[in-house]
Amino acid sequence: MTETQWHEELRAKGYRVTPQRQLVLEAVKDLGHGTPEEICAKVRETARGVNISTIYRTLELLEELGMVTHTHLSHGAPTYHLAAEADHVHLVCRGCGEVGEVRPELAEGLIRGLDEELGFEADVHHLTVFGRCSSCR
Amino acid sequence: MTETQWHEELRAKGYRVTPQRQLVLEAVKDLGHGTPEEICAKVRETARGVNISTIYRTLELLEELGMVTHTHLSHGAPTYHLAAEADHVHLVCRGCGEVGEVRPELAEGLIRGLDEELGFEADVHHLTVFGRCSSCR
DNA sequence: GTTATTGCAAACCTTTTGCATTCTG
DNA sequence: CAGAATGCAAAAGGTTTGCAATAAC
Repeated sequence: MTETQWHEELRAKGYRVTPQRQLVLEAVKDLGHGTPEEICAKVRETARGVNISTIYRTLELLEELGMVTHTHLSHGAPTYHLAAEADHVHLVCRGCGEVGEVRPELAEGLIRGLDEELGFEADVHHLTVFGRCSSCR
Repeated sequence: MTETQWHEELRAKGYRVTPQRQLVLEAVKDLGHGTPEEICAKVRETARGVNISTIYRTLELLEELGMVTHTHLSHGAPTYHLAAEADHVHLVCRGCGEVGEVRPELAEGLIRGLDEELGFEADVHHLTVFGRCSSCR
């Protein structure tokens, strides 16, 4: 999605293009993965005054527009990332806390099984697997 | 694990067997799935005075002992369940919020793939798949 | 009797909300 | 200019902590 495209999509739905919204999207893009707090910090590198509540409201909006998604990689805070780059499965090591990614094909069997057996349409983008990485087991 | 067994395990580690601890474990068992708040409510059906902080401390202890585990099924509160009965994959429907379970064999391909390709030892007990159930898609 | 555990209250952290002000279209 | 979006402050969850009183062993 180009910059112009999502500006138009915002306007088409009666939303407005603001510097804050552009900065939040930029921050998510740059960080790859980020909690609201981390995204806020990143945004503030460029624009000092931005409030954390704006970050929350913007993430909610971007998620509604389908531009970002989130998963729960750890105990507290959700982690946001670009929906376009979400085509992977998250791995979280309970030993070192390291977060990794793998190609989604590995989950194909699970996805197909859920669909065939239960008619459940699984969302790979939100799939997070907890366990222990090779160095920690 | 029998009742006597875990009482002995508690004592062996210098912990004490208290009515509150027994009630929390009972509540988790009865509820199947439960947030700390729900578990607290269940416990209070039997013993009125039990404090929420005791629930949190007890869940932490039971988790350390390997008797319960938790996952994040939704935004806010974590969900606890018996580790012994955790042999299933959680399903969460983003349409109706319904929480389901399926046999873990469906995830076998994924588990094996992660192991063979990355040496990552996945924990099926914490696997939660988000998506849409048959009635909501 | 010793000391782990509890209840209570207050602190803490993250997220949400109400409202006056500011800025986009 | 109309009204959407922001910043601010306060409220609202959910969770943790310090401490005196209580209860397990």
